[in-house]
Amino acid sequence: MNRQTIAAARAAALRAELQHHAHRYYVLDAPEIPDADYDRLFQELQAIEAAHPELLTPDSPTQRVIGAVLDGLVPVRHQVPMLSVHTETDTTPAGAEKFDARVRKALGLADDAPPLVYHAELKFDGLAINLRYEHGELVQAATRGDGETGEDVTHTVRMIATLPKRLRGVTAAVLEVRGEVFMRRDDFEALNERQRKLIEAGARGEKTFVNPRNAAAGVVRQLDAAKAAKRPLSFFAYGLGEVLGWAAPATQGGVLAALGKMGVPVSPDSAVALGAEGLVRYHERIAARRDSLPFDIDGVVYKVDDLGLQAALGFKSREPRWAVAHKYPAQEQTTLLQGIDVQVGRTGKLTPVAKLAPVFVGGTTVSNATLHNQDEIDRKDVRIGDTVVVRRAGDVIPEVVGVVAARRPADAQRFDLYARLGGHCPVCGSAITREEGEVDWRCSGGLFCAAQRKQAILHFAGRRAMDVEGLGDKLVDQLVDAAVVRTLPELYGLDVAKLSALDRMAGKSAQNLVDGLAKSRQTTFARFLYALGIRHVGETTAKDLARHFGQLDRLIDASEAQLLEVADVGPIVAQSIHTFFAQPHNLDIVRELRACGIEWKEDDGTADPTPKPLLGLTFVLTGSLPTLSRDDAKDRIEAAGGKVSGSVSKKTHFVVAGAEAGSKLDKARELGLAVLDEAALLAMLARAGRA
DNA sequence: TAGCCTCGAGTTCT
DNA sequence: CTCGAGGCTA
Repeated sequence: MNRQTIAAARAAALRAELQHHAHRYYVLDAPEIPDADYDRLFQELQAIEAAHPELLTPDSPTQRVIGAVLDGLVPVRHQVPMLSVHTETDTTPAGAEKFDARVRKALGLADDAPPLVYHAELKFDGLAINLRYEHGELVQAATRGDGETGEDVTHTVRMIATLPKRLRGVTAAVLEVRGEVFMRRDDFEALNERQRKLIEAGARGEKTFVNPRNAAAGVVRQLDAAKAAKRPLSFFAYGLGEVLGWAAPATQGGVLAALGKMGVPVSPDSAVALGAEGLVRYHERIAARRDSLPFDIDGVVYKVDDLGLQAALGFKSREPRWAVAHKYPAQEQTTLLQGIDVQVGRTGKLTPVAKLAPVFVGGTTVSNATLHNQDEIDRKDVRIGDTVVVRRAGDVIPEVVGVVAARRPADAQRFDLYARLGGHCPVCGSAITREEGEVDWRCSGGLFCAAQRKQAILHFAGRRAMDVEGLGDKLVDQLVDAAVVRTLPELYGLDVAKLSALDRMAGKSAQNLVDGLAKSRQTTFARFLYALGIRHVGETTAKDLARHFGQLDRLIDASEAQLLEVADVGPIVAQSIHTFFAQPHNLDIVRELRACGIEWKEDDGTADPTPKPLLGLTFVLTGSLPTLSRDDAKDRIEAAGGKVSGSVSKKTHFVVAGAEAGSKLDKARELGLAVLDEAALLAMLARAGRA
């Protein structure tokens, strides 16, 4: 077969596959593959057609604006066609520079001409809608369809609460507003939750949605307006269609501002950008905030701001020369699940971890993803050999979203954690157990288990615990595997001679560790308590206990009833602490550690109480502060008597926000809380210090 | 007793 | 960051 025949065969296969997926996606709202995969197939076909123009067919998916008209909805012919914007798939800043260069060249601008003014907007992941207002009255809403003809969806779009049925102060004969209907992520989650309950209750014909966009498309095309009313959609305008009897402003920014004044929802995240540099900055700024936005976007859109220049630039085939969509890297990808490993945590918890064929998603290569527990595996019906969808969204940690059912091989293996392990811990061979009503299996080996011992040592040495510098996970692996360290006190028996017997432990790093251990001996009661790793005793509880009892021996001797007197300590935590100190080997470890020279200032009740000016105030930190580290800020607030909490609630008094603050800042604004920057926090601490 | 709030624990990659 | 669960409060 020659190259030409191979290309022809591949192009035909791609067309068939793309048509199938387009039908699933646009008509049935039930895609089988993630968008990124579709895009990849689409681009491959485009590339073949570019290299072999003779293979181009008029019915190729690359030649059409896709969007079939559904039965049951009435077709609407657009007075002004709804065109799509060219997509720049280069996700780097260079994508913005290329667009700027194209525009400048098309306008015949010299290299030293001043930068162009652009309007930069978010590219919402929803569906485009045309709203027709006549004499200020909403008379019709239509989907884009193929760009020439869409579907009449007035009945569902009218249900969008934020959308005005009547424009404020407008009498124009015709004013068509174009924008994107989408669903917020929280609305989407709530909707799917309700759908799941309906399905569980046995409702027929109900289904959950794959993503917010498909949910939005499903709701807009819903024939039953009453049903649509219960499924909250959002809308932001991005432009105009037919206009009769209204003198539109001269710029894109001006048009959107005018629409906003009429009561049409307009995104607050649009901005004027100056030249390629401004576009790049906008792209980066939005990229940093992408995960914390309350809705999905798949990129940003750049438009030449001046409508006169837009007209001068005109169109190239069916796409405007004056606008481009600049995408971000896909947050979802498919990959092969090659196997499932089981990890043992500090508390003995057995966690199944998916071993994935490495895949580039959301900016990094992912090869592991937690599956949490057996319930999760069963719920998602994940099997070894499956092709799975992997996502990095909302946070940094990859997760397996679900299985691509159509690609399951016949020999895909179900995974049962208990059966796979044969009932024994994979590290130490002890029996594994599961408490009544609990989801997690645990290794019963305790500190006999090397995995738990390693984790216990790492926890002990951690920054927030004893803060032993120079002791990382690789070194702990070696120390435990070589049986050099079996218990926590043995750490303090290490010297340069013992360490130099280990691999890659030349004089310098050995000395570092010995120094680190020496330094860690001087600590605080709370740190020591936290370092012991008692179940249910984290950093905060350790501090509460240290403050309440003052001295270790008083804590050791405390009865469960006395422990319950501590704020935030209930029966479960009290029992856990009491049990810990009732075990002779735990008492031995504590005694030996103290014998190694670990010490702290115990509170004998005579010390002067330091002033606590921030007493009773709760702070939440978000983003990165210019000079203080998170820990520094936390320490200083606590030293002044304040509390630092991890999540924003009505009880929060101040949110301290730094660069790239995330969802916590949004939440703070929502609740109308006081937001401080670092300078304001420092000023407050300084005032407090003098008071 | 329900619902809110917080804490603890586990997690990925550079 | 998110989940689950412990503790507190209306």
